[in-house]
Amino acid sequence: MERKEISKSVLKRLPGYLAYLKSIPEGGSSYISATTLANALGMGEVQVRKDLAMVCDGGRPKLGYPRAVLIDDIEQFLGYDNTTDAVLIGAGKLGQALLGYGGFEAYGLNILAAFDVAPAAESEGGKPIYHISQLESFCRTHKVLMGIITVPAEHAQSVCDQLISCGIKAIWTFATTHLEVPSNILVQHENMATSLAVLSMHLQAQIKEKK
Amino acid sequence: MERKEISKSVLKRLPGYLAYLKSIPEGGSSYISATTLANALGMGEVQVRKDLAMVCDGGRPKLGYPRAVLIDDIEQFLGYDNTTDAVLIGAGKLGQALLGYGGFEAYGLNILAAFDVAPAAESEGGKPIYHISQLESFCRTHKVLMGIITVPAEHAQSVCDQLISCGIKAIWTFATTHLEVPSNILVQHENMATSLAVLSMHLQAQIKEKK
DNA sequence: TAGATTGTTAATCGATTAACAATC
DNA sequence: TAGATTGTTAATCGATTAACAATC
Repeated sequence: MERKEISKSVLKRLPGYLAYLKSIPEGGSSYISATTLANALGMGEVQVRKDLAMVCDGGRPKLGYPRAVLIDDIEQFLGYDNTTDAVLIGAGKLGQALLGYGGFEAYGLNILAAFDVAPAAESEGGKPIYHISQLESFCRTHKVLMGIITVPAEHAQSVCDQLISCGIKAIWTFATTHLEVPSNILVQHENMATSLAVLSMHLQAQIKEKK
Repeated sequence: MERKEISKSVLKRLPGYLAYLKSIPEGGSSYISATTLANALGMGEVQVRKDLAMVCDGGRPKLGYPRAVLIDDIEQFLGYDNTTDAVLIGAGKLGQALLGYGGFEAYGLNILAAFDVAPAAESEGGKPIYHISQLESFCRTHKVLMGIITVPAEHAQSVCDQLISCGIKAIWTFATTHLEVPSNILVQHENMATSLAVLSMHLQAQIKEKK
């Protein structure tokens, strides 16, 4: 499968397909059609077909796509097959929850260790928590490319700068603040505030309707 | 300010403006221009201006928008001024982290209690954890409209159905599975897999470039 | 063969950006 | 007044959807 330029919107839908494909119990047909997928996920079938065309080569008319191959293709496309090492900065509540989560391995993410200014907390789920001063040497020795920021907003930018100076190329941040980075660094903002805004909006509309 | 129909894309940017506006130290000018905001957040100034036009009435040429008023308008628009009560289902690691987080109050979200099939864990941050069997009566007495799902994917749909039958109108889910709901219920999927896909993609591209 | 399904090309839709007029 | 800034109208861009041809 030759690799096409893929848009972010398509990329964001792929994990959904993957999760659904994996959730199908073994034993049924080994093929799945775009129509079936679309109905199950409440999407348009043309969209599903176009998305799949980006990552796998050809389904078969009348049958659909071979499920196992499709799973492999999406996983490979998303890079879930080769693990990415990451460090996490900020061993507060959220940080420790992510550190101990363990479910990220399925997405090819391996959090090696956490760092904090006051690493009082013990290791969480077998993962060590170090003092922030050890960050650079750790990142260099382990050639870490990804950093996860779970510190309070006011420290996020400085942590971000540190990570970049340690050679990190991609940052996943949970801090509710904008981060300024060079153009070759990717920042992915896990924005809970955004989700809450959407929910809050819906509830307001619901309440207003009732009146 | 008369309320216009607002698109989801605009809605999602509002919390960003708000966070930035609040982060500005007191004492400077009490006005802020769309240009300043745009530069600070790395966005286009026209977009900022158009977004702000949706939630507040008129800035002043040459000056910009009065900061305090703008903050109030956005908060009111997003419904951060009147608190939404919520219940959380699934008191695992992530669930407990969210329960104990405490930062959600700023977004008008108040998690009243958590529910679990095995509520062995003690109350987290002063919030009680009950057995799932008490969910319905709790929701009815407290007139809860929002539910947060942090159970494993395989139980998410059944929890979702329960929530809806308890009168919940908006669902915030962290489970990596599609939820089937009636059209008047809003599901907001906090999709970590999506974020990871974007990050993973960027790293793959970086690595390939290096070769 | 007929029909379900894929894949492609064209049309539509929405959101962003550009150009410009209005204002203090 | 001149210039920074707002707000609006038009143009562009990208993504989604619709229509249709190809295939097993």
